[in-house]
Amino acid sequence: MVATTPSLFAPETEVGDAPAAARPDDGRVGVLLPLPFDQAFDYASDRPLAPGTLVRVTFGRQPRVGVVWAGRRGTPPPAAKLKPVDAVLDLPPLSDELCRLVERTADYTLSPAGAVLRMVLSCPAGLSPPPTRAHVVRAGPAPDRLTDARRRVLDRLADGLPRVPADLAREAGVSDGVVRGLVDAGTLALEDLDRDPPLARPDPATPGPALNPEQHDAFQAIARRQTAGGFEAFLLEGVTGSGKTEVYFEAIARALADDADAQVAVLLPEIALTLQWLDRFARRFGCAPVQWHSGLTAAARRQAWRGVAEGRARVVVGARSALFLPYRRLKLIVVDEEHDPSFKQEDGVLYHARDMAVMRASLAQTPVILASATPSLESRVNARQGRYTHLRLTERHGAAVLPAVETVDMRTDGPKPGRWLAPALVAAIDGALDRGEQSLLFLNRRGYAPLTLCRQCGARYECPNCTAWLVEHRYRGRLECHHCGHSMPTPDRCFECGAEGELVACGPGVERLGDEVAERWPGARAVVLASDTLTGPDDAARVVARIEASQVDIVVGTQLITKGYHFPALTVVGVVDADLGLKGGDLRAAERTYQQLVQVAGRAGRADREGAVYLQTYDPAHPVTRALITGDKDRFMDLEEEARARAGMPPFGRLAGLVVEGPDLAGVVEAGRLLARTAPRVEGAAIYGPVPAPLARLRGRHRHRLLVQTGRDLSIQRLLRAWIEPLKLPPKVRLKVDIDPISFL
DNA sequence: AGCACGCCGACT
DNA sequence: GTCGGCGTGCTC
Repeated sequence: MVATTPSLFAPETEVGDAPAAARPDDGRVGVLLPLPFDQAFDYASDRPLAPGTLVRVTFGRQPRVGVVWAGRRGTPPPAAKLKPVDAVLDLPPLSDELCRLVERTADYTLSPAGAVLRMVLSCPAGLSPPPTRAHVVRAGPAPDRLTDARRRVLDRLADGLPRVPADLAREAGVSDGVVRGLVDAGTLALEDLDRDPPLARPDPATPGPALNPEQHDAFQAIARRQTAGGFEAFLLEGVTGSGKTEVYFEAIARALADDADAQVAVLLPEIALTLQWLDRFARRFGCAPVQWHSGLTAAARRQAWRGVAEGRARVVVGARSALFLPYRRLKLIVVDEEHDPSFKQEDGVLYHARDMAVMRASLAQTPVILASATPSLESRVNARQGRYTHLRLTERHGAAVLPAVETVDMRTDGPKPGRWLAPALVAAIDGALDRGEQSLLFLNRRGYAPLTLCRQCGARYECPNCTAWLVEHRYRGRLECHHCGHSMPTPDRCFECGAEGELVACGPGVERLGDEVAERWPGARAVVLASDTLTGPDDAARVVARIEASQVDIVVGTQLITKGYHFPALTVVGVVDADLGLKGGDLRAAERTYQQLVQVAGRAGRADREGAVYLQTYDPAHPVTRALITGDKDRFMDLEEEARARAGMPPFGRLAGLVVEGPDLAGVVEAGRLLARTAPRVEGAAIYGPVPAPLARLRGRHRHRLLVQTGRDLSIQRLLRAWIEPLKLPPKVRLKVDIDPISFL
């Protein structure tokens, strides 16, 4: 057990006990609550409380934690209605920068400020003082009867670190009776101290790897801003293996070295936060960073949140929600894989963590680094227009060269029906097996088959709650909906006509590819990697370790394998369905597919061996495929950019998606008509729809969509607020507004 | 978000 | 006669 410091802040105080203080604002304070209200509520306080102060109040009959808020006060209620602030929390106030971020995010996303605040106060357990445990400390002179056992106990405690009695007895090699005896004698005492061990402090002093000239220049540009202070956004663009991570690690080290209290936030797409990344961090900084993601245990979550709030957590790495943690002294934000669509939150407050990260950095007056091998079109445009500083890394580390990319025309050179791997790809895998190298097959589709139908009557298995087919998962023997979680055992007779043994699986998923691999290469060691074939992070780490140790010959996986890993012996990559991502048809389909394929291709030939990538496609002439073959990224993105500019699409125009949803179709249709009828007729704004959403039913609710498009010079939020706020929707119909939509389902 | 209040249908 | 459905309104 490690010694813990006493709380840095005064214990929770009853406000009533405080000495009578000046009463600015008539003894009231505004308190914003983590509930879906946009306004602060007034509470009585007999001492002034600074904005950002965390307080306990009673709201309705519920005890709540809220934040003293300067703005968003409605018409003041009569003093008689006020309840008192019950207590002030034992935590430092939220920074002004964070309070402003909450307001800006609320305004930008058209969400209530309280809903955004809820993301900040996302850890109820972290708000209370941490649990304590009795620790033994030295309290008085040595006892008269100093036995050998007693001496050993006192020797252990000579370092002054408090210990839990059982640990102390074990360390001293005595029974706990001896410790108890010393407590009774008054030599030792028991004291309740924090149960949580202190957070490790990353050491910026250990020198990092030598940077090549490009990396050095990129780091210097960031370091100049760190020295000068203030906000600057950097777009750090570098091909896979060019060492972006080392560059931002140097910037992190600089931030920590310059300021003993500095905090750094690193945002990664959830599935890119791997053991490999954490290992790299630990090698550079001598300890693990504080992690923040959905998979944390309650205790780890509480320790992380409180550590951030008290300023003890130095470097936090996490998924998008780590952006809204209550850092006290944020000095640098890093968004790695900045192009990744998973930075967009798709429920609750619909924010884009990359964009809000830039906003937070500008409010906190700190640098922000957006890193990617395939920057988003938005960031490219921001860089070219001078809002971001563009830093480029073009050299690949060591001898590694970018892999050769070939297409396989599935119309002429495809496999036999019922098979999914074309002869050219099979031959390449044969070659890799002969040379003792690894192959990877990428198919972004979980399960065995995406559709099951009856050969006899044509009936298809559809989700009862959603407009979607049930996906067969053969390992589990079930049909599952990937949208709502509905699941049933795979039946052996048709639900429609009762025919037995007539159900056929249509199309491939990764499980089915795994079967084909096992059939073709019975001697090869293969593994299927998808979010549902792994039991958890530990399982993932085990599988990855086996792949790294060349105990696997063929890896079959979903997009899980495209992020955060690199496998040194991998030389052949097969993209089983390169057209898959293009089918959605939304405005980013080509860009997203391109980025994903570049990421997959980047897995090949990382060490000293040259790699080859095979793209199986029915449309070899598609610009995405062509760009991959020629490797001319800039030209492809330039064309995308031109097309978006012509169509007035983001980032050259602004978009908002409106979804009306409800349990019955009639209400939803009516709501859609109401929106269309009341739509503002404004120069420079266009409104499309309503139409049934691609996912016309989701979790049993009907959904219709509208799309609002405006020019860049128009406030789309202002237009939407004026339109929507006065509307009275039919009962049970909800309207969701998505500013800058990424998903169009 | 919760919770109370209130107004209409099927039950001990 | 009451229990209970959820529509409406309020919470400082």
